[in-house]
Amino acid sequence: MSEDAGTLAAKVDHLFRTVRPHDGGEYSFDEVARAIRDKGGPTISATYLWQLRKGIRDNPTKRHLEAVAGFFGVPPAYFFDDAETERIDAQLALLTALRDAPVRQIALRANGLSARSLEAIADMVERVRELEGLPQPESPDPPP
Amino acid sequence: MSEDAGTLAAKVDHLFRTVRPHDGGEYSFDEVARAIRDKGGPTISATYLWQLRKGIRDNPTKRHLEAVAGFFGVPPAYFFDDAETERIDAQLALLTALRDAPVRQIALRANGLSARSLEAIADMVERVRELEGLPQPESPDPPP
DNA sequence: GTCGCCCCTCCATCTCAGTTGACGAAGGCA
DNA sequence: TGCCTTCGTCAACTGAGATGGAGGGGCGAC
Repeated sequence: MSEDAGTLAAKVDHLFRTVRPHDGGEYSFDEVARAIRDKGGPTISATYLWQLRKGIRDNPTKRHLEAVAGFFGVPPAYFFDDAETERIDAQLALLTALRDAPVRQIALRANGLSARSLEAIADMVERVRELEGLPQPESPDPPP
Repeated sequence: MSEDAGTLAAKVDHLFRTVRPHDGGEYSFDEVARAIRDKGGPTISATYLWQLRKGIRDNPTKRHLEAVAGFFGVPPAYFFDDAETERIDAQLALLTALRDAPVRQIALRANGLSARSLEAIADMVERVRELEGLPQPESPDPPP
């Protein structure tokens, strides 16, 4: 990770380095280009693959992203910003935690209420927690 | 799933339909475009968003994909993987609701409460909705 | 040697992703 | 009523994404 490891170029480079034909050297740009085309994917030029790997081009279209990801056997999400994706995935994880509770319903219906009403409801929730003897974490949050 | 549900246009359309400002109608193309730009994202034109939704353009670049996904609070994989799309669609409304910090807070804290308490809170939420003139249940969506 | 082949690199070119600007319809306000 | 704003829609333009082909180095065969 000498350069910024988050860049698209770094990821493409990593794919070339790691996923190899059978055991020998790396795939050549031309091989990849031809394989993608033959697999029914969009046309992609060897030169362009080189540009992506070197970082000269870093904003490919959806179809090319799909094609390259498909060839190397990784999900297209692989190429996207990790921090942002993780943040959203974390939210999704939270949702599954709330899966079968009526909590879902409450959240859905609370959406759109005024700030003051939300505050009141939050207070009520907090009070009920207290009454039911649930943990009252006064520690706001542990630093990241 | 009237049209082909797997297309990018269908997905973008679905996002516009489901994730709404606070309660009212859909986001306008211009609102989304401006919000993306203001969030430090790439420049994107309202017209282009319209084209994506209508299916006139369906091959956006990585950066624009990221921007749109980011705005609607879904991972970029939403636009690629159909399985992922379904998974997220199932929870989109909730995901949207939880974007509001206070609502999220309530959901988190309500988690673990007894069934009876949750019921009481749900009732209270419903009553407040009524008082604030927000749409009541029973109408999933009014057909045109 | 030198010919042929494959690969990476570079540059000129073209295509299409993305923007700009304009138009009509549908409200809000005086 | 008329003006002004906001919105979705459309057509034409601009420029970045993507391509094709040429140059150049390495390696084996003849």
